[in-house]
Amino acid sequence: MSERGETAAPAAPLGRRAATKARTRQALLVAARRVFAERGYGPASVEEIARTAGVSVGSVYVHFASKEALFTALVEDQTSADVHHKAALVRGSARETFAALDQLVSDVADSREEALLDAEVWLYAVRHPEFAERLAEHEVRLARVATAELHRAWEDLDPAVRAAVRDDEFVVAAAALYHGLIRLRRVLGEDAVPGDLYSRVLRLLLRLPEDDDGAE
Amino acid sequence: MSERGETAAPAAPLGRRAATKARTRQALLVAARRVFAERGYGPASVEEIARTAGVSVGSVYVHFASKEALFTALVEDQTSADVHHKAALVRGSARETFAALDQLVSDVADSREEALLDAEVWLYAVRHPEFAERLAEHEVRLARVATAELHRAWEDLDPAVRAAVRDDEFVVAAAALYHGLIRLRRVLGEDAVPGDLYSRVLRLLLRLPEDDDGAE
DNA sequence: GTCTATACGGAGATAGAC
DNA sequence: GTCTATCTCCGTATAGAC
Repeated sequence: MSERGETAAPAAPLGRRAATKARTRQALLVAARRVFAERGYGPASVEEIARTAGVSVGSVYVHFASKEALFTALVEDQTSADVHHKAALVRGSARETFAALDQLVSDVADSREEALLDAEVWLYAVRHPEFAERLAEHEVRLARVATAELHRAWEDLDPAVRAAVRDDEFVVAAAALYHGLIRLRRVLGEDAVPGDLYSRVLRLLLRLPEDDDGAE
Repeated sequence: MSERGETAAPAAPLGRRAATKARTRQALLVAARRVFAERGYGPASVEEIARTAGVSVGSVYVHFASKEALFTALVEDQTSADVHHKAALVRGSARETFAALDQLVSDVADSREEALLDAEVWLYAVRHPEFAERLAEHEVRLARVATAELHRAWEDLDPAVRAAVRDDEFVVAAAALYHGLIRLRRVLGEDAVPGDLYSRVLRLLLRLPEDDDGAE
């Protein structure tokens, strides 16, 4: 997570200096997120990131060895936060989970920054195999959480479902649908890709009854 | 399709000059495809495209007004070919269609160039609204073909399916799944995203029987 | 129409003052 | 640690010869 080990140390007595440094680093990560998303990894300039963060170019290179290191550090931050965030979504009841997933699709698709950065990260991964492994690990981690959660209800599902796909395959399909809906919603708009389509398709796939909302 | 109207004229008497020009143009489009996919739109250099096509930088600007014009011309070519190609896939029997779709997912995902360019086009569209409209039109055209094809069997489907999603919504979901599976297959590999997963999930969604392959 | 040479701007990264 | 100034390279696009 940290460029050097020391940054991770919280420490009360270290005080002001370290705090300022940490704040600059954080500001750079936030700015980098904005600029990398908006311009793309290649065209994004370190100068614009520095300007957005309110620091000089020189400062950037004190915190990060290169533009590339800044990008990977940013992704590292994102992914670790992401896994916690998404894991929390599926912990509730089925109804809550589906509602949360619908919300997630809409939120990500409707946020330029999220949607763009997501695609940039994928492209970077495909072009940098060593980085791709880390992204794959992240996807696998997410899939494991989802599979474990799904497994709680797996035995109660319609046998026809279990005959057609394994639980881990279902999770892959659900993840694919998630990414694809976000992609299409950005191009086609919210009318063509309504906010509840994800849950409706998932329910249809799992052969679960519709959610009447009136009940509970 | 053409930079100027004249390029479109086939004409026998025009002969050699026009043919050479057309060949150069075509070579540039092929090279552009390779380079834009591999480097990304921003970092791709006109010099590398020219070198790959075996011509000089100056020649590029005779055929295309700018790097941007080259990119959009390329996409225009791709998309018009794409709609014909995909429309042909769904014209056969259900079994043939599903097999063709599985093949398509595998082919696109396993081709760096296809998968990368696809993502680049999407990113370019999100960053250039006027271009996004054209991409949206393309997606809509594809969706219309698919919806028309689906409609032939729609009335025979399980009522539970028709109650959960409209036909056009199903097409959107199928398209989303298509894009998502390609994306995940490139990161997770063919073991995690098997080549027949697409058809199996589509069949499960439509509540169609599995394909026994032995029958006919 | 194709080439070579070049104008012009902008990028990543570093040096050295404070 | 942060800044300003700069080195150095590479990009798009154009000019002008053939």
